[in-house]
Amino acid sequence: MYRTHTCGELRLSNSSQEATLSGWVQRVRNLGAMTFVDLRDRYGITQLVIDDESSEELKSLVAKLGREYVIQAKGVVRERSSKNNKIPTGEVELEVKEITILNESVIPPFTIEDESDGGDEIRMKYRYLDLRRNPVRNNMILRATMAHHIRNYLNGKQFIETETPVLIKSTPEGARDFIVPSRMNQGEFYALPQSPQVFKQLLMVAGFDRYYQIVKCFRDEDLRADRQPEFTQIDCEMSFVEQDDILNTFEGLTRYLLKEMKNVEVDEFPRMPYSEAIERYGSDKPDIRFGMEFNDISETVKGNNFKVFDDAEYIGAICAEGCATYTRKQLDGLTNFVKKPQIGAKGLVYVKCNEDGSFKSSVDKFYSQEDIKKWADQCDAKAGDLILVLSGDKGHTQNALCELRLEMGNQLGLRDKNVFKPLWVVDFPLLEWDEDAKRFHAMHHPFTSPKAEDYHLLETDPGKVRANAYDLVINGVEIGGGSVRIFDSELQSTMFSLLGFTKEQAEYQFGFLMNAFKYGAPPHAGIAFGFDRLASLFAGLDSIRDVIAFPKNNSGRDVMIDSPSIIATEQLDELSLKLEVKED
RNA sequence: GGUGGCGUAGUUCAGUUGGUUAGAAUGCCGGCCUGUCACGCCGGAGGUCGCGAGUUCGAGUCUCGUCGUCACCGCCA
Repeated sequence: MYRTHTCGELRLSNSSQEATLSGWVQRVRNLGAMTFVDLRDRYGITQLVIDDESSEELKSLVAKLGREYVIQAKGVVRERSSKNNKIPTGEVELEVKEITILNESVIPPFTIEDESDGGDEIRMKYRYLDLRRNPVRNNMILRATMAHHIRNYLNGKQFIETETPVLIKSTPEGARDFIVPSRMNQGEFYALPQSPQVFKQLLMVAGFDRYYQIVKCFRDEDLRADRQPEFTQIDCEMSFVEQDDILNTFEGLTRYLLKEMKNVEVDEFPRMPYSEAIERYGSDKPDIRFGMEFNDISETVKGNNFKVFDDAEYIGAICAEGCATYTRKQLDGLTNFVKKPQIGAKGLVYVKCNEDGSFKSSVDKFYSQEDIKKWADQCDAKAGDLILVLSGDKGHTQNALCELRLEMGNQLGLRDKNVFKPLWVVDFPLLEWDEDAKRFHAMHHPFTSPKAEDYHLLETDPGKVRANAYDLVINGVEIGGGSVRIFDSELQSTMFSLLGFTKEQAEYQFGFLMNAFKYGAPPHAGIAFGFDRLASLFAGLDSIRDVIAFPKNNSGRDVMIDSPSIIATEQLDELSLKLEVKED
């Protein structure tokens, strides 16, 4: 028997009991005549003592111990003469009679402690060592606990957890597919699923009624802190439901998770049309932990011979409470922020609302105090506030103002990680114009149903058609999204033609689905949550890498196993593949 | 595909206008130490300054390229 107890288990009540522990050597403190060893496992740390009366054999064994050696220690639990109230086992120690070195360890490249000395790069390379550290392991435990609660909730609502294939068919819409060559079908390829979309709809045709799956999805696109090439979705679909049924069910799940995981209770989630989210926050995933909403002051500010504003399609202002005291340096900082190429504003106009009721702006040459008073009134600005104004074409300016608003939220500490403000963004556009391809593509996916009241626009003004599509947004993070599906093969054909598919292409790509719809498809709708994003949000982290046991880096590489890698010529031959690696 | 940050001891970092022998902390090794728990004290080892070119009397420092890594833009139905 390797152990009778874990390293987090022994207490004063175990005093004078014999115990055997196994674990990793965290640290050895040699005081000369006596030596303390901190023994660590997943559950905690227990102090071992080897004192002067111990056998020479034991003492020489202890002298050999190094960090991360795996050992087994047998002895008797006793009360410490000087206690450590920082750890749960701090009142006792194990008086060691016998030690067995189960495995030696070379010196680890960084310290295995809560506050490690190692940087990201080296910890990723030795991820198995990093995972020994409490903060990292706790993130994995949080993830596992979350999965448990999700299953618990959905199982309780009669959802059937169903696995769907990982080797599927490549489709032209959406992200790039990861491709897998087929040996048995030479010259043909599988694709890894970007999501189990069509399968879950087929499960609805199959009458499963309620399906879910916590499932890996794959997208071959460039990565970010919140994007990995393989990621996990909570994927769901329901039959005989309308949009509200989905929203209510998954608002329930989200609320249940917030309660179980964070002990947070939140109000009913607001439901905001997409167009309103853009007008008020310049984003389809607004962070509503704080206000600072947009004010369209275009009509108020035009006509004063200030060319920048007079020529602008849109002039938007936000009001930063209490920031009238911002220094020249801080304002220059904000100007530089919005002028960064990624944000792309030409400049920034500010108005300081002074305590004495006067205004100081960067455009005083063009506007009187009375003019600016109107801006302030429109922005609900009080004395002491700072109004920030961006102008230009509507889309870019809203986007830049959104970034500025978030930056101000950060600077003012308004984005507290312990506050959770979810909302539903609804009524997304059905289609999005693709300037490069000169055609529409589906904003959500090609199976999303248009709103019935917008059907008449399908032929005349497709860009204006709204969809029965919705996103769950928490704290400015897109947690998930879904839609009410098309379940009529006629309407589905119309959609495909709007998206520029010929009948033949549609048949080749999605014939199986349209065929299935001929056999009595029920009305259905679904949603998918980004499991990694939700976990990182609950863990208070900015990167989903921290809630993935073995993540990939920015370039899609696993630096631990060093993948991807080249393969043997024999393997290529077997697949009838020939490489032609592009130069430059 | 693009923009920017970073790359110096095992690790995390400092390194002045470009100027002698590149430092600190921590880790590691050795010695001392009977109540430590970030033990303490004394001593020691440890460097292709990512790589390659260039400028210069002289480059860790400046320039260009390249590789790695991170963040972002494009991209991600």
